[in-house]
Amino acid sequence: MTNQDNKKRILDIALDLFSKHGYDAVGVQTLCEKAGITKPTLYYYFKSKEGVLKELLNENYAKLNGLLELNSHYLPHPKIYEKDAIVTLTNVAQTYLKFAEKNKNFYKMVLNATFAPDCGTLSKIAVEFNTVQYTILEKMFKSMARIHGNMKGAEKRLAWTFIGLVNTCIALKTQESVHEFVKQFMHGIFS
Amino acid sequence: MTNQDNKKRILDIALDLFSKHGYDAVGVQTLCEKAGITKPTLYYYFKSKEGVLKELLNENYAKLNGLLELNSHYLPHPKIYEKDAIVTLTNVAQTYLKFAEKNKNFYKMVLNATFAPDCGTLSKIAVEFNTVQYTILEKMFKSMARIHGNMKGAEKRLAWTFIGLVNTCIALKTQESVHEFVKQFMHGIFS
DNA sequence: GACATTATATACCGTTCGGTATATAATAAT
DNA sequence: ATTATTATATACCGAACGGTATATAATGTC
Repeated sequence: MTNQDNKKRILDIALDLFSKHGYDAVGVQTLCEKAGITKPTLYYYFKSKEGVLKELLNENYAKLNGLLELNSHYLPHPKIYEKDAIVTLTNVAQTYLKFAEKNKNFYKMVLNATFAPDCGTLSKIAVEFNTVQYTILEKMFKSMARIHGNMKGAEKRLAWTFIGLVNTCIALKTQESVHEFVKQFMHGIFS
Repeated sequence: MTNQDNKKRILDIALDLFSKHGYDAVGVQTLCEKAGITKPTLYYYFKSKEGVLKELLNENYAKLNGLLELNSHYLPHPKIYEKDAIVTLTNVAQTYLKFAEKNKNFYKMVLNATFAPDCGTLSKIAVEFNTVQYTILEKMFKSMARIHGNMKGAEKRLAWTFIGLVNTCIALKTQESVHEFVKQFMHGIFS
């Protein structure tokens, strides 16, 4: 038989509802009705409501963190010192923005999860995925600090403020280009 | 009789539980047990569970936004051009940090609310309060842009990225001083 | 002391919660 | 054709949900 259509639909609807109303606010019953199935069907594919959330996050975070891993490699270019960093940073920022654009509902959940209550279900599952992201970015800034000595020691702050900036950029949905944000990040508010 | 002790206690416990587990994840029953009262007592002081949340947010956001209103006045000082802005910004950043330190649980809710699902209860109540904050900061940057012309047109971006930076600073709880963050905001990552 | 008001508890409401025991279709393998 | 496996539904579980009808203390007012 191998009809995975229903499983796929459950995940799709769950992403939509969880991102709009929050994980706790969505009941299994509602989820099933919107997906056009009954509860036993859901519990056939997932072992619990939390299982649905876990698979949802696993699937999508894998995509995002995979893209980041690919696009965060810093290549030092001593001849254009102070200009090689902005290339990498813009690249990473654009990776985020494109992904967020293509996966709006999921990225809403990412942002939500980042600032969710510590003891909440969402937070507990998402923490490790978000940690991976910070690790990737910190690694990138550590590479940069080897060339740009004035960054040394500030890698953690840079990773955090950079992702903060990117998320602000995503939340704002402004007309301004990513480049304006990255420029501000690199050269300050008088740039 | 006028015993407002229980009302106060309900609000205190609610802040603690909501910030730790999330509004939806906390039942009225649990809330009452932890507060050492029964449900009718809660419903004597508040008309609903949502009413508790509303009063909680009203009370605390009023404090925060009041402090911001007081501490965000930019005084141009042409003689030390490019140095008067950092004073105001550091002042605002420190206002946030002190408040967040003194009201840890509430500020957790602020951060949570900022990125909460649009259709969620928390988001719907908190939006207007957060809008007030952005308005205050935007006004501040507009004052600055009158003196520092290169800021003109970027006020909105500046307000958002600044509050983003402050929240990152709060979330990080780093050893580094606020000043490092504000310096980075002003002069970029090579500063 | 009588009476209204304030503040609290017992016991309960219907509804929804996450989850399941059981039955039955539909397909795949033999 | 028979049997195992996959995929679905009906009907139900006890517990928790948000909220309330009703009774009763405690206090302030006259």
